[in-house]
Amino acid sequence: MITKPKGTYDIYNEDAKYYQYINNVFESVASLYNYEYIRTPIFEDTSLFHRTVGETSDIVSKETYDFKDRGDRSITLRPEGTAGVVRSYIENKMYGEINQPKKLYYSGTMYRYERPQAGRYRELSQFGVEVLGSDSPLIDAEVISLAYRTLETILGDNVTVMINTLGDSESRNNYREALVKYLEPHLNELCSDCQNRFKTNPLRILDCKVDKENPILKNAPKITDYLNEASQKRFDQVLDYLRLLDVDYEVNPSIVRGLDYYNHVVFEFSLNEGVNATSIVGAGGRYNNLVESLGGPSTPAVGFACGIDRLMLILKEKKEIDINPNIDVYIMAVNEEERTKAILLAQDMRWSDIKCDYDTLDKGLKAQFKQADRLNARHLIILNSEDLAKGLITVKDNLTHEEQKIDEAEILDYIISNL
RNA sequence: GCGGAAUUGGUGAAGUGGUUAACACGGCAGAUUGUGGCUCUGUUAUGCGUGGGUUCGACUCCCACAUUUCGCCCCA
Repeated sequence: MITKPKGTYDIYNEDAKYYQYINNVFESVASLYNYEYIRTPIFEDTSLFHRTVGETSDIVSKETYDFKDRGDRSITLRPEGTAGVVRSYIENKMYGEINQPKKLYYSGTMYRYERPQAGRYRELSQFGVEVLGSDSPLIDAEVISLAYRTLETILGDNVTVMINTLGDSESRNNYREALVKYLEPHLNELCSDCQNRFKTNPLRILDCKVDKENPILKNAPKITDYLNEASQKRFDQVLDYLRLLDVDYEVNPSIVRGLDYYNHVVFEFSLNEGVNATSIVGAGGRYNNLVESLGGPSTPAVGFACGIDRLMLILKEKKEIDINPNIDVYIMAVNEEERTKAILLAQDMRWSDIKCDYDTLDKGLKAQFKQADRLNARHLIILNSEDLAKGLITVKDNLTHEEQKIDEAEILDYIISNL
């Protein structure tokens, strides 16, 4: 038997309902905020991701799906959504369009060559937005509140925005220097992972789980001490707007995110009641330098992405949406004449917005009744050759258990008025 | 990439180196000769993740691999 590739899974039955529910909520919220749908390729030129993410990180060195196509082109399956959207923005010269800023949303699958765990797959689904062309704190607040309201709708009042600022490039670089200088003499007092991080990404040491209680980290210099006035002011403004919009947030200086292209506001969406160790369901931030570094005009931008797979797991535990099957009408027919009538009747009903079904497995009448129960059919239509000859159709209301014969011409009206 | 655990029918699962793999749910058929949801009866894995090995004999022991899962790394 051929089995699914490692780290993938099939979405069907109840999972499909959860998946569609999450996507529907997000799409309708994004639309209300006047964001437009964008779909970019699932695979892109390898260098797109290498340039956005940085050559040295683990992400590029071992966590992407890279391959050569038949034309010997170097291709990478997208590991995240931002790079493709930014590439499209530049390539299609969206910065020249009349409507600015460009407010875009997407939803789709991403690919990461990781060791799978619960809620963490090699093929994963994310939804997210990117806003290009505005540096305003208004947009920062809008993006955060859009995500927050979406998650609130899906998960209930269980989400907090963990937020921090990295300041502008000047602030960030000053802070980084100060942090490195402070940590260097204490290096051997940190865990071995942190000693590696010191070389690759010192800011991430602040986010270490092992050294969380270490006084060395607790006394480390804070980004807030290195923000220049303009950076501090715009961060305060974002927070003001969030309060105004009633978004539940918490400033957390250890939020630094992995990538270099972030500046100013960065944030994560965290569950108040953790389901397991991984309580972060989404993240994002401002990336004012990315468009330019990919060859576009200098363009400020901000965005977020949320992991749908993890949301599905949480929703399933809470069992908040109705996943029981149900149909309006189940049509029963046994002989050839009745079955022919059944498919015609079904077509008429379906195109009158009546959800209906009938047996196609040549089952007996008893089995058809059982099937109708399984499907939670509201009405049963029991076709009968004798009645058909008189132009009558037997309908049984499955709530009242009343059965009656209706004139064939009135059957649609009867069903519609009794749903 | 590193370490731990798991893998028995459609589902939930018991099980022992010895010959026919419990039990339950579900499915199918019948009792009820074309009106179900209750009840009763019958039936439902030539096979115990895959491939090797040990043995007179393995689902049961050993090895490898695959997948799942928990943690580390990483998290765009």
